[in-house]
Amino acid sequence: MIRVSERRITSFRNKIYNWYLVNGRIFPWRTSDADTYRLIVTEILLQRTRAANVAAFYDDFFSHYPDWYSLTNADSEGLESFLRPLGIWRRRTATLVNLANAIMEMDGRVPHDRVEIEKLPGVGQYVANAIQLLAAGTPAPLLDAGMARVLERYFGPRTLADIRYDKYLQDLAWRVVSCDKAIEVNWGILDLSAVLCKNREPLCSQCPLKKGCNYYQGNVSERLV
DNA sequence: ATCCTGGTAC
DNA sequence: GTACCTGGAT
Repeated sequence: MIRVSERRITSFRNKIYNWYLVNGRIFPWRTSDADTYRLIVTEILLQRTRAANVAAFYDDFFSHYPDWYSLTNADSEGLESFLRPLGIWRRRTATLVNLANAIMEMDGRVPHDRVEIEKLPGVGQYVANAIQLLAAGTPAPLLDAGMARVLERYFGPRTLADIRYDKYLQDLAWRVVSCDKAIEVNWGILDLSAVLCKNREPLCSQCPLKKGCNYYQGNVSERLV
């Protein structure tokens, strides 16, 4: 397993944070007035889905389905047709209704305990981390494919195929975001992954992290050979 | 470790 | 037609 020094983590985090302050994307769910309901539902809408597509959809969705109760009462076909433009609409409909039922059975309160949160239907490691970060305000990584790509390019590749079980990547992500600007650092990494550190044709020349980046340095040396 | 699920960008 | 997008369930 690759060892990463604390100095390198701090340098990476600071560059991400400074880049985010200027270049961070604006999304409706990043405003502070979003309640826990919107926060959790938004994370489910974002699964395997581009953020820009969810943004175009956001206001309309929450005006039709403003709270957990409205989802438990929702007409299933109506909800499905509503979610169809986003993709994965059958699965997402079932997940939202099951989750709403589970939370309404708990008097509409989302559990406080991390283990209990992850037992909720449709809530896995990623959404549980999002709740911990955005609802509870405790640092946790939004470690999706995008963050994994940024971390791996900068620090070095993981060994396991599945992000969620790769200890190196998990440890790295937790170390990077464990600071008093955890939300901004998380969003900064996700934004960088979508805007510059794209899967295909990354825009390394514009990247504030290229100086310390394994991927960029590797490409530079290849060109020189 | 593998399956599922669908719109979108390329 | 392929790979990707703020993964969860088994």
